[in-house]
Amino acid sequence: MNAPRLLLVEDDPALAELLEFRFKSEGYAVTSTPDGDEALLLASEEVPDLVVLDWMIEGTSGIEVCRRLRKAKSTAHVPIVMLTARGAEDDKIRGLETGADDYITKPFSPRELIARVNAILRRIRPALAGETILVGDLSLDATAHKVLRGGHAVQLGPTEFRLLKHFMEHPGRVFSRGQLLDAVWGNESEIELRTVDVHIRRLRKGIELDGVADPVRTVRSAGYSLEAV
Amino acid sequence: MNAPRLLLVEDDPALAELLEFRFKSEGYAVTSTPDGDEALLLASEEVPDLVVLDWMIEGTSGIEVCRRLRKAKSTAHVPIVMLTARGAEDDKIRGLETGADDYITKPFSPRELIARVNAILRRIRPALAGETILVGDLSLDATAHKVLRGGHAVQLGPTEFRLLKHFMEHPGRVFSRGQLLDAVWGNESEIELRTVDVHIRRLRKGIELDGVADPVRTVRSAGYSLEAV
DNA sequence: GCCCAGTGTCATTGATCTGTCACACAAGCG
DNA sequence: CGCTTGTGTGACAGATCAATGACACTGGGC
Repeated sequence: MNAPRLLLVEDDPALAELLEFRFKSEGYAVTSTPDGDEALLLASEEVPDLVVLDWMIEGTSGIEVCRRLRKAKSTAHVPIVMLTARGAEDDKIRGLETGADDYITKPFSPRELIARVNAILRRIRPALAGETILVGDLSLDATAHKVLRGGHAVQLGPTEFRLLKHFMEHPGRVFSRGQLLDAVWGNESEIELRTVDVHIRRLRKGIELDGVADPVRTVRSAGYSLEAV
Repeated sequence: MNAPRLLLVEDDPALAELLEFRFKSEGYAVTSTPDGDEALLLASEEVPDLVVLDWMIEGTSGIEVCRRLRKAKSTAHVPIVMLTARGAEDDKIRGLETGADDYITKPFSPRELIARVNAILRRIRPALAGETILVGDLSLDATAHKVLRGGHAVQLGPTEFRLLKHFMEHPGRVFSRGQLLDAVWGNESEIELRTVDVHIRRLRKGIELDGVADPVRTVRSAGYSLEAV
């Protein structure tokens, strides 16, 4: 999964550097600029997933940048978090009404900013915020009911989907056939143990990829597990 | 256009009444309760569009209510704004990490709260703010009650319109027939599950376009989703 | 009244999924 | 090796599920 792209517009070099470092540690791909006009340019070149924008910056003012981002079609839906030294209520409201998604007043703690940015991205791109399970080159989105192997969508039947989901929720762990029946089929299922084998095979077939090893491991006389490659 | 439904959980009667009045003036349909347990009950009965939740309330604590709302499937995606008297950073972050979408510390101005709530709803359900939702080559204007596919106006019946609107508000997400009945028909509808199929077909027929793939995806044994192409 | 669009239900059809089996194959062990 | 035990695989029939067309019923507009 790609790291979320964050555009940071902050003209205080010390603060910019600090935030850039913290966000990079959080797994964001950060582009930083102190200048409003350059920010607009950068945003139009490669649309970021989220913009952190200081109110008082060089070049075009923060609120103007906000307005223009909203106006341009490609960036109209990019979430914006405004930073400001002012605490005046009117400014907050003006910022939010201009289209900012959140607003935070200096001095603030980087942790709070990061928590807010995470919260917004969780809303906007659920895939970025852990509603997608990642194991090796497999990605499973339970909400959208989609599975990717090495970036390509794969097609699974309902049972194979549940089976893979269960494996991905407990990567590396070995499950006996009985445990799998309980977890995937339901506790009262009176199904032949060997049926599990067949669905394991169907799952393997579904997620196979040329030249890449099969992530489903057979543990003789114990069961199966998904390799946390 | 339905008014956005807001659930207010606040145990200070004076503040609750003030906020209820202000939100109603803004066009919200407000349900208010001072009690955490009752809030959970109300939320499960009729899923609100947004929850405003005080941290310190009677019954179950605010953060616990937040966690339970996130846990329950039907309310997992409802935005939550937390109110609190505490200003401690840890609490803020804990709130945001528990799943709150925004966080505001008392004392706050009602205008700021309203601005924040509006900002969140604008992003979550653009249709509520009278904007146009775009998903793939589909465009839906809730105010004008118009739908375009690839730039051409298409004609939909009332139910198909609501169905499409719901899909476009949550692109890519898979909904079971039961969830669709709740969301599109209303919680108390005693309608045959299979009826959903028929309206899905009518919707597909309405938005079909020569040479372009059908954006409505059938997920066997799970439901339907709109492809977020 | 008559027409019409919209709606919910049903039976039918076609596709997909599922559990089981038989047999081939591999691994461990004396 | 030969035997035992456990696993992979292809085939298949029945079960399950979704798409579809038809139909009856409603309520509004004329």
